[in-house]
Amino acid sequence: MAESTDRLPRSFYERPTLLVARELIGRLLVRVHQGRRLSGMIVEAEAYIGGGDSACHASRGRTRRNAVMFGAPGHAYVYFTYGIHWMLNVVTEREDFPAAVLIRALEPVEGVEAMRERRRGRQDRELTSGPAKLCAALSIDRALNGADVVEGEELFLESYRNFSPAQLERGVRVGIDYARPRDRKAPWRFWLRGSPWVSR
DNA sequence: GTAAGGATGCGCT
DNA sequence: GCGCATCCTTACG
Repeated sequence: MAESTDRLPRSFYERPTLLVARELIGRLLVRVHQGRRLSGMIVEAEAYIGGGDSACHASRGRTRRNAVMFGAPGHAYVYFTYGIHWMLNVVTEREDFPAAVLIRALEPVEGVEAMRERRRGRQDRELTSGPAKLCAALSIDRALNGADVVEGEELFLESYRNFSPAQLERGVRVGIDYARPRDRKAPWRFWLRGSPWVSR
């Protein structure tokens, strides 16, 4: 399969969030840390779309925490939760419309040794098969909140691989029991069919 | 100022 | 499968 190292342009993110979430599957997430590349192919992602989506952090308006989601597309929204975990999203759509895609799982590609180091004691399968696991493996935390993934040099995305619609699966989002039934049922999670790196 | 809860992961049963 | 870790953010007073 052909691979590409082209970085995704701003226009990739400035589109409907569901489209971006689906097309993020197969892209390479690259983290440059201590002078070396740590990367993984995105195999699972979820869309969080606007103030009307009760599962989206922006549903209760703009706060200091979620402000990045209200900004320009192509930026990282990194937040802390459960007292322990960091999560990575990429901001989508136009400025002032709060939406983002949560990166839920990666297939490790570059820097696997460094990931094992940071995830000591875990099986390879556990390196990046969850939104908080991948942040730990790639050394992603609040320092990267607001980072520009189009122009920046610490965190960015490359085209990498393309999959056909038949290779993708779609279903409900994970961990949003607090949301309204209608939003809980929305099939806004996408993943690569059969990938052992998908979460859960 | 204070309390409640979270877009999860881990370890133990 | 279940409980807990652990602290940031928010909401309310």
